[in-house]
Amino acid sequence: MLKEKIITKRKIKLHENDLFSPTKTFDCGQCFRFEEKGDCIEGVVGHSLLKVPSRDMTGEIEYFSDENFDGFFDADKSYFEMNSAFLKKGTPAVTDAVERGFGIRILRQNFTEALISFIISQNNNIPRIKKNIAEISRRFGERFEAEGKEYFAFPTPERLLDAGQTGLCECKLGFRTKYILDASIRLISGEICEEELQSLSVDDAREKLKIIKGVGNKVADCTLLYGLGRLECVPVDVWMKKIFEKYFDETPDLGVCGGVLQQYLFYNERYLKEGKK
DNA sequence: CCCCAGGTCGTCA
DNA sequence: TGACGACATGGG
Repeated sequence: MLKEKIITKRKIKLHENDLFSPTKTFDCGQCFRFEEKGDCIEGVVGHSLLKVPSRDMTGEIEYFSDENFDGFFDADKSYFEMNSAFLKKGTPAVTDAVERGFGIRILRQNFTEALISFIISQNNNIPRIKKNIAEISRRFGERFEAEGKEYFAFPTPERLLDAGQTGLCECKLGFRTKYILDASIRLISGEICEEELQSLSVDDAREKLKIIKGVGNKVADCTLLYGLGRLECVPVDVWMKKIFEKYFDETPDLGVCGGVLQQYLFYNERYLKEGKK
């Protein structure tokens, strides 16, 4: 029997002066399951549809869902205060990035979904990453309905392992298939466990995640930052390498909330390149 | 047919 | 340690 899902309008208070920009937040490369639909951005989180009006919001976040997602938006942190700390670093590159990126929030995503998604992201481009993730969800995720349409949760490790080589290869995951299976096995056995990782230092947690085949520093740091809320993690990909070379004399230490600043720098650089809003 | 994409692995000095 | 090609797939 299906439980009726009632989509209701919800609001979360942010710190005074805090800004939330849905367009920036959902298009800055941290998540892959959200799309603009009319005047909202919508996507699946857990087993729910989440809709957010596209307009920027100050002091609060308004969204539509059958579930409470206050934690997802990282609402209790003051990004305004973080930005003040970043601006004290004073370099022009940091100032530009903070001004351009203000409104981005690091989403507190599901751990398994973040891990598998960023395994898929390696040597891949964003449109295709989104396609791959949509396809494994459609084929192996739990189906649910919202507002008369069907949606799919992100698949569990059990379902991914069931899918096997054959099922996953049909999703055009290529060489990443074996990595996803390895991750699934270690998640199911408990060798890799969210609670344990949370109790470890970032360095120990990173090394633990790197036990998984196909997980190196970058995927591990993305998992820690987006899937475990470790804001001090700074994933360094080809973009960040270029940014460091272009704007800094030596590899900078971005500080305790370096992951946020990294996101601003990444967003700003993509903005400059693609000339998008 | 080339190159590249939010990397990582295996191999060889 | 560090350099270097391979890896699946699809778009430009």
